Amino acid sequence: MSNVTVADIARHLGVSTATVSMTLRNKGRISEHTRQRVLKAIDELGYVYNQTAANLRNKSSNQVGLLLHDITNPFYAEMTAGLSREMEHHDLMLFLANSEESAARQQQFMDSLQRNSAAGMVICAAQPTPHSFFESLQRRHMPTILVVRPVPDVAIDFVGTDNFLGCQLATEHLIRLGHRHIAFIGGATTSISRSQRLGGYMSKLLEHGIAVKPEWIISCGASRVEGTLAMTTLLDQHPAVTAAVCYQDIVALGAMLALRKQERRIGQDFALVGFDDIPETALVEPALTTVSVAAREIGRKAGELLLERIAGNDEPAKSIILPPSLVVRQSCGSC
Amino acid sequence: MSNVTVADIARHLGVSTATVSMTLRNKGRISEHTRQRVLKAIDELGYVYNQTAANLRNKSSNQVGLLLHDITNPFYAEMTAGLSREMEHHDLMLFLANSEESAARQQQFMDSLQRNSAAGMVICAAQPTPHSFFESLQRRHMPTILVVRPVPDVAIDFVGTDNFLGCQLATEHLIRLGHRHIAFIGGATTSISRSQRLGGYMSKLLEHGIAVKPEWIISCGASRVEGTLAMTTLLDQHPAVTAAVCYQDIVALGAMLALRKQERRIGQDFALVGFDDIPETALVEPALTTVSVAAREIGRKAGELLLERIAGNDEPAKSIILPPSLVVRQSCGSC
DNA sequence: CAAGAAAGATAAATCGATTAACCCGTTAAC
DNA sequence: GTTAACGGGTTAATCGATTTATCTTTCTTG
Repeated sequence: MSNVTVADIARHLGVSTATVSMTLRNKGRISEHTRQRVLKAIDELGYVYNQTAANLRNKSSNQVGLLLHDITNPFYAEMTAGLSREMEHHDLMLFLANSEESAARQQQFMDSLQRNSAAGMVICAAQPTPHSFFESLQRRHMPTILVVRPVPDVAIDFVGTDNFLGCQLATEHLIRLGHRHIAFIGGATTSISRSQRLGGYMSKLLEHGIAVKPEWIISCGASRVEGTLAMTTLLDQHPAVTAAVCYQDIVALGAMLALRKQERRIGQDFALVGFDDIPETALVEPALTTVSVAAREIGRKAGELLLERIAGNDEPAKSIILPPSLVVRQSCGSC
Repeated sequence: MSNVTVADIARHLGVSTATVSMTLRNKGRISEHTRQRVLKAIDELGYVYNQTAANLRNKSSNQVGLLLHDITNPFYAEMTAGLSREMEHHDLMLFLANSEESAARQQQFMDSLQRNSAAGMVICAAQPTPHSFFESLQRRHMPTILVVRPVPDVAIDFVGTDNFLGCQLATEHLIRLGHRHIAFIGGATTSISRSQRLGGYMSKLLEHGIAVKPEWIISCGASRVEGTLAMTTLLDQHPAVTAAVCYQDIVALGAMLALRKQERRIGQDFALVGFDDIPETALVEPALTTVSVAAREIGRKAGELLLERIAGNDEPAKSIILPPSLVVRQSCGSC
């Protein structure tokens, strides 16, 4: 119970607490002899540094928060691993919270972070997040990095991927393979990422003189089931479609089920491209061609940027957009 | 920068800090009139409670740690979500660390938790963890819950699943379907969970008078690739085998690839059972029959138990073993 | 009406580490 | 021989919230 404190060490050696503290932090002037005695005593008495006390005194903190909307999504789990690693390298503790798309839980976590005087945070906001939330973020003096899901009209650092380019790659790939009837499936209509990806898709169609058919653009939630439903609807109503760009791998995986049920051979009768490159895309039959966005790298970069901000870098907010790349597998029959 | 403190509130109202603090904590005797004035001032001045200061004074903490060896494993991501939720309900902050099976990183996190005086922790230890680590855990006065991976000869609370029973269910299922040549694939030979699962497998064979063939028991790491390799080896050397119990879903998914390459139809020529029930098992073709261990529930229970311990419950260490259940899908051809 | 009880509020110590401002010998410099 | 510089330490205030002991008032009650 009764923990050893600097005062205990000091008393034990007959020196002042200042001497002990300065030894600990390598500050001020301490003779080598005293230094050794202090270190020895620390070891012998089993002293454990109390960050809480130090943080209070210094008005500092070694803790940052990570707010996600779904940690069970492999993409975010991967990103979390990247961030976690980066934080560890710098001796920062990482608070985790899973909003599960609830704005209320998100707000609650934010408040907790404030109360615990976190040094900063990384956040991928829940889908129905009021704009006021971001405004209040800016007002608070806590360094914040947005990830993956961009937010418009807000001067906060962002790390994500180039959605537009990613979908251009996917679409271009399908067009090169000869497809002209290409659908776009997935994403919430309110999502910015979706409009960016959709933009990439449409721009490529346009570039190749292919008309954009709004009825071939279907929105749906981020789950396999919804992907299946969306694809079923599409096949029913527009059998002419021969390929689809999916907003997410998860949706693509669901769509595969629908295709199979309708006896459309994926890679032969129908070409499918996903987005995210989550591990299972490599495993399904046929393996899914997808746009890779380096989740771990997003986490790492976000951590790096956050550290800079915590260190005091106050340049204007910037966006770090990591380049996506197309991972060609079998779902388009190209190989 | 300069944050509002209880002293500021007190000064602003011409009362003492004690009054403000007591209002905040609903302690002592404060008149309704004063209470209202304090609350109003708190709101007006934008006061933010400083947990750090309170924790220091109270020698308490509202922070707990979660140490995993692989957050990107869907099973653990799911468990994390369960724990995170439970912690949130009780206003505890969750520190996350990902050891990636490194004992060094694990130790480092432990030390950080101590320095930050965490109230407790949940840990799924890295595979090569020295026994001394657990002994030191016991010496520290920090409530600790082990999850998923059991550790022998250590009096620390544990929450996990019944590995033995789980594999009995899987094996029984295969035997019922008429299989007699059943292999066991996966797991590290040093793993306790594995020996438990293996025990379930062997006990069922024995019960049905089927000889245990050591050469049909193959160990491998927790990845798809290793699963593929293991199954390939097995098929090459022992073509008589018609079914396999896999140590993990991930390994089973890898094994499916090998089966497909060898033109063995899963569910017809070969039956496969996994363990964990991660989301993708429902999606692959054919869907994988597997043992479900309710990852989220393990996280929730671990959180519940941890809270009890933090609250002071000092009963002897106990183990909470959640019952697994068999989720029958198509990979054994039973339906 | 006096004495005791209860209500409402406060002063000051406390948690543990940090650090600015000092202090006191020694030694170097002019 | 006086001053300045410096090495090695110490004192005490500080961070912000909490709480115990204490002090007034005000209210009961015999």
